[in-house]
Parts: sequence; structure tokens; C-alpha cells
Amino acid sequence: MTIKLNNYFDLDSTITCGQIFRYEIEEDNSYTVILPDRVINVKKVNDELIVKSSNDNNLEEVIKEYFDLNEDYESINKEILKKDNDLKEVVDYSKGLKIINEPKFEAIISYMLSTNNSVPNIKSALDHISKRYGEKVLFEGKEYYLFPSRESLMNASTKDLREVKCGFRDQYIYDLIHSKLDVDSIDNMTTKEALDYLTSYKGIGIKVASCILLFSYKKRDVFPVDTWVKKYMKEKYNIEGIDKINNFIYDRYGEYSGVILQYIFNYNRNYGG
DNA sequence: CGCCAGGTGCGAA
DNA sequence: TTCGCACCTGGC
Repeated sequence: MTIKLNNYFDLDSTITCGQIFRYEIEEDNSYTVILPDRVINVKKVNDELIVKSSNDNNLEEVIKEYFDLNEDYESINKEILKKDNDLKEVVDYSKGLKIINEPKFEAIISYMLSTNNSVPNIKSALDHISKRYGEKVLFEGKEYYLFPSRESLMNASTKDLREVKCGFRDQYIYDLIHSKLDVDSIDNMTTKEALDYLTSYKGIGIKVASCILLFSYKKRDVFPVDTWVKKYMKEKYNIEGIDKINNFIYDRYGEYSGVILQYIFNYNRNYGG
């Protein structure tokens, strides 16, 4: 099917900027992405999105929600420039970048796996977990495995989790799966409440919680401070320390801090900044 | 080999 | 409160 795009959408940056782990770039430069209930292949041609899917149920709305195409980024970008017009070049460059809406449970596990880990290893663990506990899907002649439900992962012991490459995070993940964590209750929390709630679980610190809230719960005022942001803040503003960085960014950028940091990262990543 | 990667928990000061 | 260190795993 084809989805008509109303405003500018940078599919490449949105997929490759680091917010999605389980995707592949195909030979025709389209992307295959594993969603919670289906496998999709997307390609942008002019102002249209060409979509194939293993499951056509409510497809357009699923795609729009996943890539955050219902959000009014023009307003967000205007607000950003109102706060800091120095970012004009950055916003202009990154304006088609969308903040993804990842499935909640998968996002929590994914970012728990990210602690002291590399992107290829994170992807490897997610693939191993899905292959053992997730549903198999045939799509375009290839086999894929959806990320499993929490119920399905209830069957995994810590030893199993170690076998599917979770490493030393096996116990944290096991405990979380079997805890009384209510992923939907977070929707009704303020950002601070949600951060406190998530970080009360072992294996989830401030960075991991921020990623979960930004990429899965639409909390645009959180901003994952990773090694890259620390380096950037030190070099550009000579600011060090997690608290100082947090205060600086939030004071400067406010409610769209998370979006702005992604824009800056995307700009610097491609522009060599 | 040692070092590092989208950090975090833990014990010592 | 802050500080230093260990930590699965895999690539270099």
C-alpha cells in the first residue's frame, strides 16, 4: 500500500539514527523493520511511503503511529527555534526526523540490554530472544521472529536469558519480567514519576529510563544523556557531570529537550560536527 | 592479549 | 554523597 506524506519525513534518519534496533537495509534501499505484530518493508518515493507488510490489519494507522506521523512536528520545530534560534541549521537539517513509538515491553528490555553494551550485541540479544520465544513470521520469502510477549518470556529462566546473550543483565531482566511492573500505568505518570518508577528496577538507570520514556512513551522532555552527549556538552559548553548536563539542557530546551537532542545528534552524526 | 561499547549497582571512603 | 570498579559479550 501507499501512504501519502503530508509533511517532510526523513525515513533514512528516522530508522538509522539509533532508535530502532531490529531493522535491515535491503538492496533496493528499502527498510525491513520488525514491529510487535508484523514485519514491514518501507521505502520512501518522493512524498509517498511504499509499504509492504506481513499483516495488513489496520496497516496505515499502525505505520503512522510507529513512525509518529500523526504528530505535528512543524509546531514542535517552531517552538524549538523560538527557544534557541542558534539551532536553525540543526533543525533545518533534522526536521524530517521523527521520534519513534516503540512497543513498551520490547523497549524496556531493549534498553536494559544497552547497558555497557554495543549496538550489534544488543541487536544480537534481541534476535536470539525473539528466535527462542517469539512468533515466527514468513515475509517476502524470509523468516523473521517477532519480539515475544511478557507472558511468553515468563518461561525463560536466568540461565535461558544468559543463553540468548543477555549477559550479566540476565537477573535484572528476569526480575523485571516477573515483577509487578505495569507497563501501561506509566502512561498516566508525569515524567518525573515515570523516571522514579522505572529506575526503581535494577538494571534501569537514568539513561535507560530516559530512552524508554522518549522512544516508547512519547515523553519529549526526557533526553538520554549517553557517552556521546557527555562528550558534546564537554567540548561545546565545557559542562561535565550528569546533574549539570541535565539542568543545562532542560533549562535551555524545556519540554522538547528529547527531540532537540535527537536533532543535534542526527546533525552531528551526518555532518561530522 | 587489552580495550571498549548507547550504564548500572555496589561497597568503600 | 561521591568515587572507583566489575561486569557478559563480541569486535578490533
